[in-house]
Amino acid sequence: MTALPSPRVTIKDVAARAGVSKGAVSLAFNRKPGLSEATRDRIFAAARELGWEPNLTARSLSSSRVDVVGLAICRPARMLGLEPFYMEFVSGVESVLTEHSCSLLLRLVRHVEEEVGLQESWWRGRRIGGAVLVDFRADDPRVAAAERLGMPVVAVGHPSLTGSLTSVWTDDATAVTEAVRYLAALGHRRIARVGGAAALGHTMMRTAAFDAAARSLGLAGAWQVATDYSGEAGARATRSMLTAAPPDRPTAIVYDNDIMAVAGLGVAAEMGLGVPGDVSLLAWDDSQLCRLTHPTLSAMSHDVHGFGAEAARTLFGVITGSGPGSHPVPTPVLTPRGSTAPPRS
Amino acid sequence: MTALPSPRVTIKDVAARAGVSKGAVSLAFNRKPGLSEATRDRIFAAARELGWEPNLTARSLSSSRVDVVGLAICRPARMLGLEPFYMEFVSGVESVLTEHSCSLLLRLVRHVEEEVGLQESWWRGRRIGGAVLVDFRADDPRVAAAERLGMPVVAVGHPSLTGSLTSVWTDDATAVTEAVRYLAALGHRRIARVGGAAALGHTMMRTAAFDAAARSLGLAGAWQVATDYSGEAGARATRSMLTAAPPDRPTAIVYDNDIMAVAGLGVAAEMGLGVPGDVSLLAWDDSQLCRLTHPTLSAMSHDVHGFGAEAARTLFGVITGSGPGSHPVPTPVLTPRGSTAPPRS
DNA sequence: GCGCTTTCCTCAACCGGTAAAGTCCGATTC
DNA sequence: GAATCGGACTTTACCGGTTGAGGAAAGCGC
Repeated sequence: MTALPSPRVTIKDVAARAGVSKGAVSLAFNRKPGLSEATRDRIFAAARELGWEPNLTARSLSSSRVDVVGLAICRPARMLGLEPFYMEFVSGVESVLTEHSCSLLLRLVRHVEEEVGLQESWWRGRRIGGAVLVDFRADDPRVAAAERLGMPVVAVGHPSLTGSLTSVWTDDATAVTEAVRYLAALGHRRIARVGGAAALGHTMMRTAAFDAAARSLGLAGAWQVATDYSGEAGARATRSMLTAAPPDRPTAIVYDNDIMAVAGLGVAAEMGLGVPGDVSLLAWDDSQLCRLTHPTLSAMSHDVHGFGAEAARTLFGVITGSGPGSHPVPTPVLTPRGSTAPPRS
Repeated sequence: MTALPSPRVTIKDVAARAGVSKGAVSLAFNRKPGLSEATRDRIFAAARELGWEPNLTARSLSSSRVDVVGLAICRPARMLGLEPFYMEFVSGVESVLTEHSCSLLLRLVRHVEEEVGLQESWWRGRRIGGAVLVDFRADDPRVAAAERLGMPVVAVGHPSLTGSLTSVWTDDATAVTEAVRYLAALGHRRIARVGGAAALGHTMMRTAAFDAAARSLGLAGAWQVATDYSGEAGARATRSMLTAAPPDRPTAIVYDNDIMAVAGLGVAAEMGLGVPGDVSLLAWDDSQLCRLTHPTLSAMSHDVHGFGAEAARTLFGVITGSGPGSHPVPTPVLTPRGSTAPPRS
């Protein structure tokens, strides 16, 4: 396609065609008062005839408001594709942005440091009007960076991690506790957990909550490991747990995402262990994947799409200076399916 | 966070601090000749001290070049999260964009019509400098739209679908043929296929290729159905295929993505059929998911990340007016794993 | 010492909008 | 009949860069 530089039509052309000034066209297109119905119509007609739409670059330069929101995701590409969480989250964010005719600038980064640099550069370069920050870790450098820049931001993470930033989060501690209580109520005494990335704040909170719940229920061995969230890591972790001799072997395993639970299911099958007969598995997030396996996977279920939407709504609140401020979204709830049952003996 | 409107530093401040004119600063930051080493250094030092980065909005307004690329994806949110393909593709696109300090504008849309409107609006509004178009269908309206707008575009799809647009594609027909030949070579005579969305061009091509391959091999019943790519649809399709009485029941099923193959695996287990003993399953795309199940899934495997990267590279070629033009990327190759074997009897 | 390049940098006109101040005019008000 | 007012636009000054046309100073050949 030869990109012939078609004589691009501008506001001036529209103004000329409608027989008015640029200013009038601007007023019309921003739905501001001060124009007669007739003129407004004439302007719109002229614009339609010329196929004109306001140049958003020029608009945001002069009005110094940017209708783009940034989101940087920091996980290896391999893992991302498999993590239903992100795409669903992104689609939730999108759904709200679209309502405000706002767009999402997406970037995959390798480290938090890279993300800090990117966000700063986006903001300094006036490319975004705000950002959604995800995957907080302890002492996350993005907290200070966002404050220093004065950039409107919504932090997806527990307030204990996100400092003064407006945040939106799920109550993971409560959810973990519910998961453990449920398995204990089924009769499990040896419950293990295959966690996510150790550096992430919500992993740390889940780990602590798991320990606390196990202790308070007097459970013998609360065995936890951290992974990188990948299916392979989940498989490895499961394999090492299930190769323990029966008295030590966990009879139930909680996973930090769906993929690892699916991998765990594969490992159990590979080892000839029945699910849920020999071992119960409990997934986390509850994407459609949990309903596709056999047995289907019980899961801690939450509305990830809605989570993303709520994050976006909150960000708009921050940008406009109104809005709800920090708040939790609904806690994941237990959705029992075919992979959890009382232990055999 | 109170977004106090920090007195934003501009090129003028930097110029003043370095004791030069705006123009000099511009030259320095665009690495253009005409400045002494010393002055250049002074300018960079001043910029660093003030924490200034050029306002990209202003830059793209005056230079009328936009370093943002658009990508609209048209699938229901539910499905997207589960489709490893997209995230991997996006991450491939990203990897190349990043090299060119370019960003990706992402949007999820519901219909092609919505996408046409969106792309047009993005382009007219000077928000993007080009776009990656995916999921072509027959007589896709985006072909005409892109031509009409003169928008630089790379079409991800077979040239028979993408008209005059520069395109990048995988040779699905050959891959399908290889899949069928492989299964036939194992001894399968009743091979079925669970396809993707019927409206999509590549689905149509795969369907035709599947028919042709089966015919040329003299296979009895080449049973194919179209789905919406969701795991649930894959499960339904598989269930209806496997409930056929043994002489009619397929002994091998080819899927159009990984998720449906996983779902198929679940259905087989649910029906008490062994994989690959009673039925062989062959997935498509080969995300990590295929190695997590038990048995592991044989798949038509390709480098989706690389596919995305190649699409992005080609788009840059179109934008700069140079570059390779339309070309295929490597054909998916068969990767046998645990889910395919000769039929039992 | 004079013209002629080169090198390095300034100036001012854009890019395509927005927004605040200004103009014009017919309708009220006193 | 002058003063006031509000509606409907127009003018004009930006927004923060880029860009091409100069211009001053230094270097060079003769």
